[in-house]
Amino acid sequence: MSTFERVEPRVRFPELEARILAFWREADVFRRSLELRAGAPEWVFYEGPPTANGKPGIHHVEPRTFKDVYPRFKTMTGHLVRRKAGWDCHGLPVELEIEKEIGTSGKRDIEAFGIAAFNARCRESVQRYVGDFERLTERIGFWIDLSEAYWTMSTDYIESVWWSLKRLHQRGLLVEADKVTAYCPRCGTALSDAEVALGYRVVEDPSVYVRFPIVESPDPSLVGGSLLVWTTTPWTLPANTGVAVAPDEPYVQVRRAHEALVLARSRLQQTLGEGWTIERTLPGSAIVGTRYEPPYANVEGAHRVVAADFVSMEEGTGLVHLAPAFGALDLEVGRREGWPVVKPVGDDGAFTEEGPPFVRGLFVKDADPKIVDDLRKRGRLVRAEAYEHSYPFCWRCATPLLYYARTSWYVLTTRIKDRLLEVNEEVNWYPEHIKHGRYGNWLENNVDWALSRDRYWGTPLPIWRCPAGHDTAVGSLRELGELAGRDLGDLDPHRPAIDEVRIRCPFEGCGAEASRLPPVIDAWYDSGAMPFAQWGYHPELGRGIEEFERSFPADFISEAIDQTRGWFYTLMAEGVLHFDSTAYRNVVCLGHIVDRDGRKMSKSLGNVIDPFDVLDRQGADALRWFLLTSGSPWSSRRVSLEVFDEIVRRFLLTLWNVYAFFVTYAIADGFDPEATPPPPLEERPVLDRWIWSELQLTVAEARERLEAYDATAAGRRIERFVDDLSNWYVRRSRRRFWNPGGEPSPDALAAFHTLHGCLVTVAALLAPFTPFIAEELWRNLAAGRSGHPDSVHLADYPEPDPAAIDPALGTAMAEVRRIVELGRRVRVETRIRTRQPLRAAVVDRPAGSAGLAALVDLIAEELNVKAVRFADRASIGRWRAKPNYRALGPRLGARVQALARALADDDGSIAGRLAAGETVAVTVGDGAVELAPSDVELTREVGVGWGCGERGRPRRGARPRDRRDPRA
RNA sequence: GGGCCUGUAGCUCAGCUCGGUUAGAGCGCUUCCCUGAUAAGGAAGAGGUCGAUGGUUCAAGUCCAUCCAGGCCCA
Repeated sequence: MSTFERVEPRVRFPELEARILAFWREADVFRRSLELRAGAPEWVFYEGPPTANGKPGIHHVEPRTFKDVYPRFKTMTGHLVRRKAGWDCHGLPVELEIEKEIGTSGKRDIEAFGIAAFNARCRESVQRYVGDFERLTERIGFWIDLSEAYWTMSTDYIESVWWSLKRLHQRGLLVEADKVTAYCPRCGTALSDAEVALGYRVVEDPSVYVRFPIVESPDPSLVGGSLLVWTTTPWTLPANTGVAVAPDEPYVQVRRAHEALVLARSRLQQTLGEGWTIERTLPGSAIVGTRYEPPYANVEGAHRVVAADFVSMEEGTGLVHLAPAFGALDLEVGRREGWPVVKPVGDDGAFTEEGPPFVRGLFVKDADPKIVDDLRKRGRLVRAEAYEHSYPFCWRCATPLLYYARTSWYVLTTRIKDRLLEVNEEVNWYPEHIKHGRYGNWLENNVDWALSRDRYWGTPLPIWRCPAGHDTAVGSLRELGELAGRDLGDLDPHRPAIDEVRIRCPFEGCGAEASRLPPVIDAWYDSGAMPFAQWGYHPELGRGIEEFERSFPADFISEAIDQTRGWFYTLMAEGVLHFDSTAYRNVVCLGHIVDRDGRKMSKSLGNVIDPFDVLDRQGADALRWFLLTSGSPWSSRRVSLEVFDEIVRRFLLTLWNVYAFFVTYAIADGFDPEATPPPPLEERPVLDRWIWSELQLTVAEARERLEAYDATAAGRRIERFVDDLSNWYVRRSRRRFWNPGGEPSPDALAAFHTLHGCLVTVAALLAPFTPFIAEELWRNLAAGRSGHPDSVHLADYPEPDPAAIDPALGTAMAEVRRIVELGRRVRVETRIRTRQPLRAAVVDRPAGSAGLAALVDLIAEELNVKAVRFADRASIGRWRAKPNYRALGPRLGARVQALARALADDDGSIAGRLAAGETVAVTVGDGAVELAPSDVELTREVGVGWGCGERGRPRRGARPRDRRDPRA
């Protein structure tokens, strides 16, 4: 009966991981890891809900790995870390997926299909994709409670969101306003700024210069001429109500033949070119008040020139066409001037009856050429050309967006901007520059949050309006039932059921029938509400209060960098709006995973790596280890399937080999860690004390780096330890494990205990990073022994033993390894194989320095020499000195270069005296410099008759070898 | 157009906070060694205008400025 299970030297990690997953399931380890910490201080983690739309890609594994490593670490250091999964269910992406499925295009089609049927499909789609995400989550070993996940489409969640919206409405922070927003005529909805930003493309649009004939002016000499107006959206000309000028810029009236035009002086050359005479120059303010004949007659009382501060002198003519329906600035000016909003375009983006007859029914962009033709025919066109610029398109359906005055609901986040900035100061960002860089800038430029969406699959805006215009915000189904006079407890709060609920307007003395306003809300609001809504938090219903208060704000969140404008913002905004607090204290902000050419992974490029390909081939540990330790987590990282092979070979197999080596010989020698007590550390051989000291340093650094949210540095330190363990400790100790048959000797016992202890500690160190292989090692080496729990994930994270740290030994061993490396090189260079024993190796170091004496056996064994001698310095070669720039630079300034030349010319006499510890005066230029030994770095040149390896700064130590009598 | 990040060997990346004169690692490639961890291990070699230019400095991969390229975010 063996103490340890035999270990297959050939390991298939995906199969191993399947076994571990089964163990975790059967032994219920995740739940027990929480129970173990019941009553411990909580460390709060929030899961940013993935949008359950589309299959998960490898870029979903990255945040999920970081969301796993820190909670696991914190659990192992004695915290209770509850982990509630979540799914983002609503939103346009889900709708578009269904539109594709059922072959609809646009809102009319959806309504014909039926909102009830459409939303049912959306719900099914979400559930289907959540299944894929759950499978991935489990497979990568991301421990999170999937059974208790919050779904943003659940009734409790929606009611919680309603509660928050009702409060905003009561506080006057949720308002309806006419604003110009980017609007997709195909999807039939306004887009958020973030969505708009997704779809900029460089396109060619017409650039037209149009005459606006002047009919009346404060300066009568202008009458008879025309304003020269520039636009790249001819289709907006039918909505023109005014022209803006820069009041302080000089404008000119120019003439050629019978034509007189007015434009900015600085734009003349580029727009009209040669052949025009300047008749007069006047400031923009002198043109203000001028009336003109609009390109298309529409309303009375407008069509004037006004002053504005946004008129550019970089392009155009300095005379800006204003169409309040189609531009934010235009609308602002129009309001100020009292102009009506001319809106000749319908929600579908086509001209209505209010447009000129020849474009009615045409999509606006298709109307451009017709309008240009019409202007030309009517003699209004001065010039038309193609103009290349970037223009936003719908990020989902590629329809050109229109800027469009529409009624929308807004959360007045500009009112809390200062508080957001304050609260941001309390947050630790990793990397730090995001705080005042990308994220801070975003907060500085805060605009009100356009919350409503004229769509179907989303949290319905809970506002009911009666014919008298009274708006009532409703906070729950119970409240809605009371207002409607019937029990609505079982109602699905989604459209269309909710649309059918009519209430009696509760306004004083009104009582008219009120119906819900049609919009749903931005899905980003849903996810930003998760700190409270995940618990169905609802003070009025007495629900989720304790859970929320216990877990707000979060200690830790982590997502990719694109969330600065997404979840990082909505989470914080809602934290401040509802609770006047940040929603999180530490954020790990990750870079993107890109393909081998540095391109973003996207379905359309076909460069997406399916995470299951990696998981089936190299396994979850390899994938996780790559994400955690390779490159910098905050910069984008290139991946290909091959990079994971390297992880397996370089790290996982190295560790596995050590593990398999240990188990093989432990079984062969009958080693049982419990049967024989470990020898006291001070009685173990120096190599054991060295690796044990390194282990303590590794433990200390891993803990420190993980506390600082730097899993990358922690992981790299562990990897270096494993390399030391494999390629130096085991390499040098191998023979100590060979005791076939007999009882292990005391030396073998020390080796077995040391290696066993290292492997058990490494398993615990690695548990948060590579939970599968860590568990495998633990299960075989530690579980059930010495009171260890049956899973590494129920263990405490290792603590360093400061008493075992021996810095001098570490330095000496590093020196020994360098000496050995040099010795091996000498053997190669002199072509004397290592299997050929030699009489001596001579090391050019003072004997006994840095504790080397204790380690000479290692050198001798490794190099296969009978003795290691330390050199009689004078006997070998001569000394050379180089300036120690760090010391001499500040003292000598430019003369340091002359000194360097002097030392280069030295025949060894100066350097020799310095090496002997003397202070030497060296002539440099016109003066002398006193050099102390510490002012130079000394190296050796070695004479003939020696095989020699040399290592330069900062550690001298030329290492010559005697080759005069090679045969021993 | 603006903000932030990135640019170091064929590939993936350290080093840049705090400047020090021969810029490192792993992988890949070539040659060789080892053969009781062997789908391992060791040594050597080739391979770099540290994105470009200018500046500060005795000294710049590192600091400053400008520019170029890529990414993300915002217009």
